[in-house]
Order: sequence, then C-alpha cells, then structure tokens
Amino acid sequence: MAATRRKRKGVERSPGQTTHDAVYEALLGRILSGALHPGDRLPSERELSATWKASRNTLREAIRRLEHARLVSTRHGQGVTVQDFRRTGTLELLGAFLQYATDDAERAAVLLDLLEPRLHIIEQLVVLASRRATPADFEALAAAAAAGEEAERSQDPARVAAAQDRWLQALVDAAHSLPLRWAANPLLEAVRDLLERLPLLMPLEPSFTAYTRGVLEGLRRGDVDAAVAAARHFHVVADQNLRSALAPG
Amino acid sequence: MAATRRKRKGVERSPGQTTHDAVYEALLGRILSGALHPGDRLPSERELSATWKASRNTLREAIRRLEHARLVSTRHGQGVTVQDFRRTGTLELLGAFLQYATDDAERAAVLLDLLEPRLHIIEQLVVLASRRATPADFEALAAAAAAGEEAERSQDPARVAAAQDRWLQALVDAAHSLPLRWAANPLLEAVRDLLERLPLLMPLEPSFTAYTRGVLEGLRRGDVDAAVAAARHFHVVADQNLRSALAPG
DNA sequence: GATACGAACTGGTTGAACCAGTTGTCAAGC
DNA sequence: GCTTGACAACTGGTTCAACCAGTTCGTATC
Repeated sequence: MAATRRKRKGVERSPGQTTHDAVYEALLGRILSGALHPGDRLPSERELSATWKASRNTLREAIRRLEHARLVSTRHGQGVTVQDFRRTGTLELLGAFLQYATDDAERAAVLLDLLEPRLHIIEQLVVLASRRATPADFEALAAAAAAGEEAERSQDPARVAAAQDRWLQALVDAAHSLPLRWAANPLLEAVRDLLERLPLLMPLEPSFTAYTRGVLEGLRRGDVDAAVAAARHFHVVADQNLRSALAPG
Repeated sequence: MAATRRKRKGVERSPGQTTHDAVYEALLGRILSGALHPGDRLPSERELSATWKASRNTLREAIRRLEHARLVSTRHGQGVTVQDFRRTGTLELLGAFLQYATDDAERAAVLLDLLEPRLHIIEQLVVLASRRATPADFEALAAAAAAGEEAERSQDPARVAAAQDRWLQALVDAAHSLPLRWAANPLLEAVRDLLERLPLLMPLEPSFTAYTRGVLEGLRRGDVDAAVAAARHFHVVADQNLRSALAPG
C-alpha cells in the first residue's frame, strides 16, 4: 500500500522541492521550449489549479515566479499572457533556456555570445581590483588561486568549477563596486547554473592555473594591462574551444 | 462618511498599487535603509500579517518578492532571514537602493560606479551592431536618433529620457545577441527606474544628438572604432558631470 | 550522559468565499 | 440601423481558517 500513501492529489516533485517549484519548472519548460508562444494566454488560475491538482494559492505562487522571470505578465481581469522572453528576459533565464531550448543552432549561438560579455565583466573586475584591492583581497585571491591549482590536479570537474567560482567571487570582492557586483551576480549565477544543468561543457574550459597566476602577478606588480591580458587570454582560449566543439554538431 | 468607506482594515496604498506591493515596498525600504540587518530574522508570517492587517497569503506574496530580489531567504520550519543584499543583490535593486540608502557617500559611490559598466555594455552593443545590424536595424536607429534630436529641442526631460531609452533599445536590437540583451535589460531598467525615482539626475546627461549621430555614422561607414569612440565620449562627459555634481554634496 | 519523544514554533498547502477589474452580449433608446 | 448602457460571465486579487510538514529545543526516559 506504499504507493497509495502519496499525497491525496499532487504533482510529482523531487525531495526538497516545493509544489510551486515543480509547477514553475514545468511551465518554464513549456514557455522556453516554445510550446507556448509570446502573446498566448495561459489558462485561468482556476483551470490551472485543476489541471495541476494544486490549490489556486499555490499555483499563484508559481505564476508570480514566472512573472518575475519576465516570462508572463498578468493583468487583473484579463488573465496571464506569455511574454517574449527573448526580448524582455534577463540572464537568470540562461541556464534554463539552454536546457529547454529546442533550436540547437540558437543554443550554440547563445553560448558563444555569452563568452564576450563574461570576458568584458571580468576585465572590468580586474581593472577595478587593480585600483582597489586591499591586502585582505590579495590574500583571498591567492588562496582561491591555490585552491584552483589543487582542484585542477585532482581532475574533478565539480571541484574545478567550485574553485573557478571561488576565484571569481574573490575578484568581485576585490573590485569593491556594488553595481559591478550586482551586474556580475546574475552572470556568474548563470554560468554556475549552466555547468550544473549541462556538465558536459566543463571540460572545454582551459587550464585555470596559468590564468589566475597571471592575473595575480599583474595585480601585485600594479601592471593592470598584464593582468587584463592574462584574463583575456584564458577566455579567448575558452571561446575557441567552445567554437570548435559546437562547429560539427 | 467617505473617509470610513475605506477597506475594513488595510495598509495605505496608492491607486493602482496592490496590497502586497505596499507591504513589499515597506519591507524593502526597511532592509535597504539598514533598519534590518543581514542575518536578522523577520517576524513570522503570522505576526507580519497581523502587523500589516493583511491576510497571510497576501503577505506571503510580498515575502516572495523580497526573496526573488535576494533581500531575504526563507526556509521551511526556520523562518525568513534578511540577506546581505550588497553581496547577493542584482541591478534590479539599484533604483530602490539609491532611494532608500542612508549613507550619502555610498550612494554617490554607487552612482559613479554605475557609469563604467553602463559604458562597457554600450560599447559591446556598438561593436556587435557594427557586425550584425540589418538595414531594418539602421532604419530603427536613425528613427530613434531623429526622435532624440526632436526631444532635445523640446527641452522636456521626460521626452529626452524616453528618446534615450528608445535609442538604446534600437541598439540592443541591432546587436542581435540574446545574452547581451539579457545582461543589458536589468541595467537599462535600473537607469530608467533611477531617473524615475530621482529625476534630478536627468539634466546631468550631456547632449544626446552628437552622440547618436557619431555612432550612426560610424556604423554606416563600417568604422567600428569611430562609433565606439562617439559612444565613449558621451559617457565620459556624463561621468564628469556626475562627478562634479556629487563632489560638493 | 545519551537518546527519544513531543510540544511549540516555523513556513507550505488547501479550498471556499468574496472583492474587483475587463470584456462581450443584448436589450432599450435614439 | 446605430449607439448606449446595464448586466453576465469571465479574469485576477484578497481573505479566512484549517491543516500539513519541516525545525528546534526542552524534557522525560533509559
């Protein structure tokens, strides 16, 4: 009788996932995959709550999240309309978009176009860090770099990703710019989310060690150009790797 | 008896503003102004709904918005905790932060630090537009530039702001890059929100006409460097204006 | 002293009722 | 015939009261 011990009614949901999480993910997928087009009206809250066997209040929470992600817009009395996320979206959509996208060519184009903004943000971080980093920031950067070298020796993709993330966080700290940090957060999060959803991309990242060393040395010597060049070199290589990986498929 | 015709109970709210809008704005202000510190626990949903004389469900919607704005995090069974928005925030907070911030020096620093990322994004947009703009994009850019000239002649700050926005939107369209558009959206929105909340900043923006003309001509001639230089010049002047305006206060 | 239980929190979910905008229908009036 | 206006019948917004489900911590038990 274990099978009947499930909730009276309800959506399938992974552990740690709430009901509105599950509904949100499902509707997200239907919009990002193109099953729902911009301008389409979603069924009414009452219909959706019947379809998903969830209460209307719970369903409204899912709709709120879609609204905040700019995937839909709601108007009192009129209903919920699917928006053109390509036009109105933000980087928070990136990971989910790459997962649910049905057009392989577009997916590849988006991945390639992501690298340039990432590089530019990192360059800005390096420039600001060279002007503003404190001794404590240098320590954190050096520690992150060391952790990165060790992670790369371990060959464990998850550890490498964590180390890269730590390095970038230290760099963001060292730049001491609220707007830049706020601009960088969604992008770094998108990359993190992306590597989590599509771990196959990880091996394409070139060696991190030479990069962190170069940036750190440049910053220490006060040689901004050298530091920026080191960062740029890493990402140019990453760009090329990705290009050649996407070229055949 | 008109005064008693208000809702039975309820928060004061402007017309067109929903109840959770009002609660959200209030809590937002308390967090951004520093009245609530990172790590603090919010009162429980039941307490808050009593305080605000709103139902628990309505209050939950406000909390959801705070959560999505990364101002708080909620955990089942534990409560709602104020997060360190300076670390975890995004550009969506910018307008509200500048409005509610209590530290004038920090506010000025944030404004100044905003200009550089904005310039860099616009430079990237120009570079991509030079590679990818279609004839239709050129038409839209030219139309936006013309509208900008007219708006500047009218001396109406609101119209000038709208024209700048239209120009930037056309530039984003012309760049044909989903990630860059998604990165630019929150920033453009932040600037829009900012000018709305603090209209006094508007007059500091230098003439827009020379800028749009320079960029457009550069793009048409295929001279990327000239186009980028024109954009950069505009924003360097804007930067200087803002610096000198903030220097005395 | 370690462990297990349970009360008293917390947020998550439910469903029914009602309030409040929006839209289209259809009859009354011109 | 055309306009006008009231009224259904939608839609989302809000409220309420109850219950489900994690978390914490004190206390009774072994």
